[in-house]
Amino acid sequence: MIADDMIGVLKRAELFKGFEECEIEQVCDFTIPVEREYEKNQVIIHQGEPVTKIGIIRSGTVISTKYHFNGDAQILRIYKRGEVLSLDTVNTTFLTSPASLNSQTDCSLIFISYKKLLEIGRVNPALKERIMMNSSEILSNELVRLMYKIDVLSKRTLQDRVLTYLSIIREKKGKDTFDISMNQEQFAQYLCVNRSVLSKELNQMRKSGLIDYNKNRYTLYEHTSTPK
Amino acid sequence: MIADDMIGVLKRAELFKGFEECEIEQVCDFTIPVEREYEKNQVIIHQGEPVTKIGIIRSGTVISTKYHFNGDAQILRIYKRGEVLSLDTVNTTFLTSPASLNSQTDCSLIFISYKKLLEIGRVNPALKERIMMNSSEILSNELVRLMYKIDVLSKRTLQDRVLTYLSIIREKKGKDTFDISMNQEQFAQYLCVNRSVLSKELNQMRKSGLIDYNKNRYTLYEHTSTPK
DNA sequence: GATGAAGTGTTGTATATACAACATTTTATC
DNA sequence: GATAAAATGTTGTATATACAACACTTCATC
Repeated sequence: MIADDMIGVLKRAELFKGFEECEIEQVCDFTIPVEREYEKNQVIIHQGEPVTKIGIIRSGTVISTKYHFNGDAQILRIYKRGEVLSLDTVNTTFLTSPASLNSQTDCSLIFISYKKLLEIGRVNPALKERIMMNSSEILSNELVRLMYKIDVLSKRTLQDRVLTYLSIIREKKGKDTFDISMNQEQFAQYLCVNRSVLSKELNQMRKSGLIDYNKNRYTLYEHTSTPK
Repeated sequence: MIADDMIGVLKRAELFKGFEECEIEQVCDFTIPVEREYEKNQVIIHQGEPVTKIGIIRSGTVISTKYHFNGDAQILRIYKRGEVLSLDTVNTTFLTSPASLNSQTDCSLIFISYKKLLEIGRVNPALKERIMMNSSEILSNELVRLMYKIDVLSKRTLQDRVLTYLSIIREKKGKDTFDISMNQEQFAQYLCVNRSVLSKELNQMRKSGLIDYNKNRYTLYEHTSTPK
């Protein structure tokens, strides 16, 4: 028994882009997705945990964090509604999550066995093909995202890291003022620097007129990100 | 007219993993791959250049470098025989190469139009499906690779970066002594640090017995990389 | 609106890295 | 095996970051 509303949610998910309702229904009937609710700040998947299901975000946001043996933590990215969790993991040969997934807000997730999902090819090969195409696109975009992150981390000064990151987000949002959905501590983790140093640097950059910010809202003045 | 030898090369390529010779032939007949030779240190694809074909390495090695507007360069990875170039790029919506690809040695590449390759589904849907599956696996492994790189770059001290990198390679190679196929200058670029600082650090690490090295061959003593 | 908790700003010291400039070693080529 | 070119090692100075410790501000909750 699949809730009607689940069909609607999945229809809007990137993995099922271009799917008709009846096709989503077919997928649901075949894979029997499971829904699960999480409160804020709960662990959804532990780093290193074996993963067999993909997760689709129905509501809320999920934060992906990688912990290091020295105790440091590093924020990889923040997933939003409609996005797919663990798609990279289930495609690798290791099948263990390289990072922890935590609920950043209360959230509701839909889990689907990836193995089962692919078996839909037996019933309807065309559906499987389209899922694979969407999947490739998602993975490729994920690759681009990671390359952006590497772009940020490859900068040798903190100011360069901040400017690179902000200009990437500005480009994505299409506005000079935007919300980065991280507080300063998380921002520091994302940039892989000490929090207090980031605080100082941000203030300096504000004083010198490069940026402005208030809580999680930033404004970037001028500065072009992309090379070439 | 497809050279027999090309079939053999493609059969061993990761994108066509599990394909029979006759299936490769079918792919070749349909897509008409083009072969091209490069001398050492030639540009294969410029950063920012639109890309429509994937490349498969028949022989030689290709180095992927990202150039920044400030003049810095960063080595992303080194591709070897049988690996696929630009698979990530052709799957994104931008279709422009995020990095430059240069021949590190004399090399020979086989180019295939990605659009054409996918159209093989019209003729033989099963082939397309298997290509898509292999493609997803390659992209996912690429994601893991980039995460490793982020792991390295997220370290705050150079020694940690070096140890993290070396232990990843050691794990991959399964030996304590291995060739990293980069000289010191390239290694510094990969780690995103100043070359002379790397030289000093490597010497120090050798003196303190953490590592040993000679040219591009490194030995890593002890040290575990993975957390958890 | 008091209270505590979370987030942000500030300071100081120790350490690490960038960068430039040059010395030395290794490698390739004739 | 002489020569130039490439790669690696070394030094010194300026600057940036890490880390700890604490002050201040904002926010949520009662």
